[in-house]
Amino acid sequence: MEDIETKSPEHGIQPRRQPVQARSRERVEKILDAAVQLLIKEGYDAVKTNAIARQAGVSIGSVYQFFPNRFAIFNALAERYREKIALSLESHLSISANRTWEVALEETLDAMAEMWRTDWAFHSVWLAIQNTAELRDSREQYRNVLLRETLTRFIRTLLPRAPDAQVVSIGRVILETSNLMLDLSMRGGKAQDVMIIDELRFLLHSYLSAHVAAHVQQSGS
Amino acid sequence: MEDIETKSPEHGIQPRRQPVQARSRERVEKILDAAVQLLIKEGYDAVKTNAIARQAGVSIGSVYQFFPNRFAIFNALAERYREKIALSLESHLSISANRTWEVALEETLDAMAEMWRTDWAFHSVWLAIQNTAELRDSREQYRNVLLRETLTRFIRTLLPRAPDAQVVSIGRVILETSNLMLDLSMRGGKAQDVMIIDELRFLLHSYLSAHVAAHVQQSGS
Amino acid sequence: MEDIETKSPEHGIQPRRQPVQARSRERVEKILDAAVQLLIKEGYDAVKTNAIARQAGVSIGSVYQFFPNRFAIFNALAERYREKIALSLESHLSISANRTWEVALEETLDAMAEMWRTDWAFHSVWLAIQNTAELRDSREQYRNVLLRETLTRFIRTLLPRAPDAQVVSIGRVILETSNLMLDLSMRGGKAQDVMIIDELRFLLHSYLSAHVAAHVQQSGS
Amino acid sequence: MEDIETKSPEHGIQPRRQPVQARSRERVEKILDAAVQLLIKEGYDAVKTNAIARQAGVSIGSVYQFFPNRFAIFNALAERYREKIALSLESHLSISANRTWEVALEETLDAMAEMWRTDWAFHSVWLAIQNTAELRDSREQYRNVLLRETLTRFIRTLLPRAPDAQVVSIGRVILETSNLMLDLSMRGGKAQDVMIIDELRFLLHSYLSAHVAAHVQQSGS
DNA sequence: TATGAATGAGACTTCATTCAT
DNA sequence: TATGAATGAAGTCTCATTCAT
Repeated sequence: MEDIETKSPEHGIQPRRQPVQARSRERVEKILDAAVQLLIKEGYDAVKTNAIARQAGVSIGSVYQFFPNRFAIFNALAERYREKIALSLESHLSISANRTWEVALEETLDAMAEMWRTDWAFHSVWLAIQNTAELRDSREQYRNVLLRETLTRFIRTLLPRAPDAQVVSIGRVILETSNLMLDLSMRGGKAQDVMIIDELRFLLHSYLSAHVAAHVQQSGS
Repeated sequence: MEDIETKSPEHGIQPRRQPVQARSRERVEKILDAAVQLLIKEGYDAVKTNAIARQAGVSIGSVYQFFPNRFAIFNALAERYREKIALSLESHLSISANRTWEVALEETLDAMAEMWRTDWAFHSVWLAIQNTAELRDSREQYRNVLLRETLTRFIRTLLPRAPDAQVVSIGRVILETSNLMLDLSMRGGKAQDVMIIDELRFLLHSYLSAHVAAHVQQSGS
Repeated sequence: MEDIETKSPEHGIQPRRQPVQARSRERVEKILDAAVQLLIKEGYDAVKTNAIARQAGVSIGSVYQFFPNRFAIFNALAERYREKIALSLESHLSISANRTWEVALEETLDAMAEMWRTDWAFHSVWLAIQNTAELRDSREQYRNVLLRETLTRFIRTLLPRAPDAQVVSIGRVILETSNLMLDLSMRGGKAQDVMIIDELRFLLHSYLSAHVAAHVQQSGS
Repeated sequence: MEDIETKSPEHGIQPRRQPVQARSRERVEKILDAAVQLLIKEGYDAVKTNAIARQAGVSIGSVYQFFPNRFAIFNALAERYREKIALSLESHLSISANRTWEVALEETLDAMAEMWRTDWAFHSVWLAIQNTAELRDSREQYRNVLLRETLTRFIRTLLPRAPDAQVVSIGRVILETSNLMLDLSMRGGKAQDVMIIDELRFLLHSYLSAHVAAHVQQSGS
């Protein structure tokens, strides 16, 4: 039982073949772009393999040359953006002598909000991925990577003596909450959306402050 | 554009007619129960209209007598639980002379965690609804009701002089965050799940505390 | 390895649902007739599910209501004729006081030749079944039934003291040889075809005679 | 009508061009070997043109350089073995002063059984060819050649005064029966398989003996 | 001549929904 | 009102063959 998943894609969601030649890479790009176009213009359910091929001006056979199924395309789309996010996080979330965690957090959230707000394609893709049951594992895995490689390091700096498990939980909370609220911030009107982001800032700030305070107190005693 | 929705259910997702006779009401219950059974036993994608009818021991025609389409069934399922939640919130989230907001919040979260943890059917249905794009509007609408009728009242008590819009935003944050993390708390192992709930408590508590503090300070000055 | 089979039909080749109502039975007949028509008029590879549905004036959905896949249709076609053959064999292959085995054999072969010669549809279907790898098991099973239930009894009468295994082998030889040569007898011109049947008669007669002679001699000694 | 064939290969099934250069001949061999490998290791349906090319370490384009289509490859495979069989028949089926027809027949059958039993590749190919509707004509033609060039000569020696047509029919019976039962002898268990071959021997021997006897009697009168 | 990426017709199958009985 | 057989649009994916490089 455990979850909702079904029709396990028979071939997994990994690309079938990495395009090596320039022309192939171009082709793959065309396919992915077409998928995004469709997603934006016609919605999630319009993103069918044949439609993608048509939109990309490519034969359906070509699509299947690179992707074993629909979901692999979504996944590739996801990767496109995941990298962007990971890099952004990596660069903004660092703490140093003349950079407090408050500043780091603030800047990170600004960067994220920027991505969410300015790149409509990104936002569409993101929601679609969220909505695709077949990508759940892939999603989960990605988050775990982000968690392990970036977030825990950040939190560990703030709470040097906290148990590992707690650091992970806190990271998870921050990650999921941010993701959720960034999505949320795209649904209401302009004014409300800005507010949501403000609240997110406030939320994370108070949450971490409280943890830091508790940590100091507990350690000091 | 706005979102991912597609195939907007031609007939909406409201029941076709309220079953008035006892026998009809029974029938509807059987259908909904069948849907839940399938959801639990065989997963989201096994919940097909014909399968529901079979499982319910009812003809497919009868199903369409009461529900205009698949999604209306999911929606009815949602309603079943929404009511339960609304009542629980209503009763726990009240503040009085001998009941601080901290206690109210604590108890509310306990009650929610209890529901999520003990009622597996509830959890399955909840996830399914989350996963059904066609129910997005319905979902949104429900949350707005909860927000308006229960949460804002609670927050207003804490922050008597905050602008309305902010009260709504805060309510929204609490609502979504709780929902998210309760879901999240069903995915990992037992130990991790408890931790997530603890973090949720801590998160909301620090968030509200900070708001209260800021409010007092700002108002007092 | 072992054989040639592949793409194991995911649902087996048994009918999905036995048509109970008269109208359904009619429908199934229409589908099977359509398949035969196509087979005769356009050849084996033209017998696609959609083509059958079209030819039968029935929706493709109806076809899949009764048959899980292409091969189940072929199989149903096979059953149609298998019964006919089994009955014919049963009735002609009996030996009694005033009916020698030679007469029984002669009449059986006449009956078979008649079927092969007069029913062109039968012949087409028979060849098609022979050509369908997915039906190999079904074919084999059917032959074993014929063998066990009819042929061995016949041979046992002729060779009362032969070991079981040999009786089976002889039966098999007769079965397969007859089948083969009946098919063969449809390929050349009219004159040659009659001759082939004559040779089949002669072949089986001398084969069995020799076995009988050897048996008597061996037992008598 | 006549048969089941469909999609008549647009280009026939003859090789596109005879490889003259050594390198080309090598290439063709590699392709054919690859086809056999696939047939044996993965079964009939795995023998797809691209798979063959891959297995042969040759581009798909090269395959089409030599063979106009899939079936031409199977046909070439058939030729490989047909030659072998023809030679074997030719050498074993000769009658001379100190070599009765009984001995010749016996030895021929032994040789054939040996081929079928020891060369698994041969057996696979043989079955595949049997299963490929598109090769029916080619198959038929080959058999006619065998019949005309080898078998009728053998039978003519036994039945000097039989009409031509009958000699052909008898030859045909022997050819087809042998082929069938050799195939049959690869399907059951070891013990049963040997028995089938024994029965084949007995069958052909009694068949020909009876013909010889009838011939002598008829001619002598 | 060799290559192999690209093509695309078309096969099979599902399942939400309708409607005659 | 209940039934459930019938519908058919639509989707995914394969693989023999071509053809530009």
